[in-house]
Amino acid sequence: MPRRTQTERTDRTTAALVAAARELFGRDGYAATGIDAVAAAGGVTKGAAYHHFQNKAALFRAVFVHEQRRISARLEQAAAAEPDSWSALLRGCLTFLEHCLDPTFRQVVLLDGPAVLGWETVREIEREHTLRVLTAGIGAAIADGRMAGGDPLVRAQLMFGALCEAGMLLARAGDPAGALPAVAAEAARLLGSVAAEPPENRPGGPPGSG
Amino acid sequence: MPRRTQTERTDRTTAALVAAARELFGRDGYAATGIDAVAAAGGVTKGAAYHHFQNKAALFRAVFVHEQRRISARLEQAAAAEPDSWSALLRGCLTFLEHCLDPTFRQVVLLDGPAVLGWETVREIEREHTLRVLTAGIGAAIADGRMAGGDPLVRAQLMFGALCEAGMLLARAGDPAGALPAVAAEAARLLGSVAAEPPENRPGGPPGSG
DNA sequence: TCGGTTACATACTCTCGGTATGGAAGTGAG
DNA sequence: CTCACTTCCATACCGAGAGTATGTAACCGA
Repeated sequence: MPRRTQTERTDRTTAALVAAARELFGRDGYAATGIDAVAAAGGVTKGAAYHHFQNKAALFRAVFVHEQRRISARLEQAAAAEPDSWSALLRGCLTFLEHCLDPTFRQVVLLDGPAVLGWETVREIEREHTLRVLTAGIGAAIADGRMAGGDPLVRAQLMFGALCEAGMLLARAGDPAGALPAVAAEAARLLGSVAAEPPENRPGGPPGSG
Repeated sequence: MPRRTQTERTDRTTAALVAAARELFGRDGYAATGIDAVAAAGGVTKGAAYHHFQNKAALFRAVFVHEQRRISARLEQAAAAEPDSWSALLRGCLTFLEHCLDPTFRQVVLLDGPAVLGWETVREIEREHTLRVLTAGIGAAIADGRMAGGDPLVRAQLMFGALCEAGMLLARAGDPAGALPAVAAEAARLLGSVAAEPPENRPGGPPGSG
């Protein structure tokens, strides 16, 4: 065992714990997963877990934030590859739906998150990640005149709720990959309805108008 | 103690348990509420609770179904008072948002429900209550040509997700009653975007076009 | 009235979140 | 290097609460 610095020890242990927690929380759910099991999967014991995390919910919160970082990074990357604000928005929604095919994401973020952390905390975290990206996209679309005016954050939040439902719906479908276009089309319709009117033939303009 | 029939005993006890569970689950959340506390609040003991319900989740499920019946009945009543399918739909959405001001409803149905019962079970129950009413409303609007064609159930589910978010958003606002119109307007925009196009000046037609 | 079933209370077990304590690993000053 | 000090982590323990076993009282059907 080579000599390790304290921060290295802490980083390794917490990383192992979060990784193990992500695995178990994501597979079995928060309630059905014990701290002992997480610690064992991470190669340590309960003592280590409670040294680095105040309680079970705090460990879960770390996993939740981890998931938020993953999805928001993926969304930003997908949106950045698009030529204009509107297609970036559509692309982001599609990417979100695809991401919902990950069972761990669904269990941790969509199912357990609100119940364990509370709605307030969940949205506070999401406002710095997923919701931030979505709000920026909607704000850009509004600024470009591609979408009707309004509060971007409120609109993002409603859209986010619809997307979460769509993602769950998709994931439970018999053939998720096959069902994606249909569900995505319905989601795009929702976006299209708040598109700027009149729906002229703007280049790259909102769909659903023809 | 007058002589009671068995079904009467059962009905009274289960009703008392469900009422107490609704109170405590709604106030403190599922995880923070013990079976003993529920039983005591219902005037019985744990033995009675486990005699009538297989486990804690089954008791919660009864509360969840109870809430579903309440909201769906209220929605149907509100929609029935409207003259046409489109205004009935709008009225229903507004009524749903108002209903979200009830903390018990939010805690049981929106926060704990999915985590405790699982998404599958929750949506299965809702398909027979809230989602059924919403789907019928959307189906009627489509049939009346007030809304673009599509799968009513899928559209209802997305709309439902957006409404749940809107309801939480509303409830956490400083002045919920005051914020209701703004949030409701944004929700109506979402509906308006899937409205039938072209948006001619149909009598009682969809808003958001002016 | 009486055997059998249902409704409920009491007493118990056992899992699991959280704490207390002891020791090993790292740190910083002299 | 060394030695007091802090940080990291393991082991042993505690208490709360979900679920069970068992006993008893209330109902039911004959």
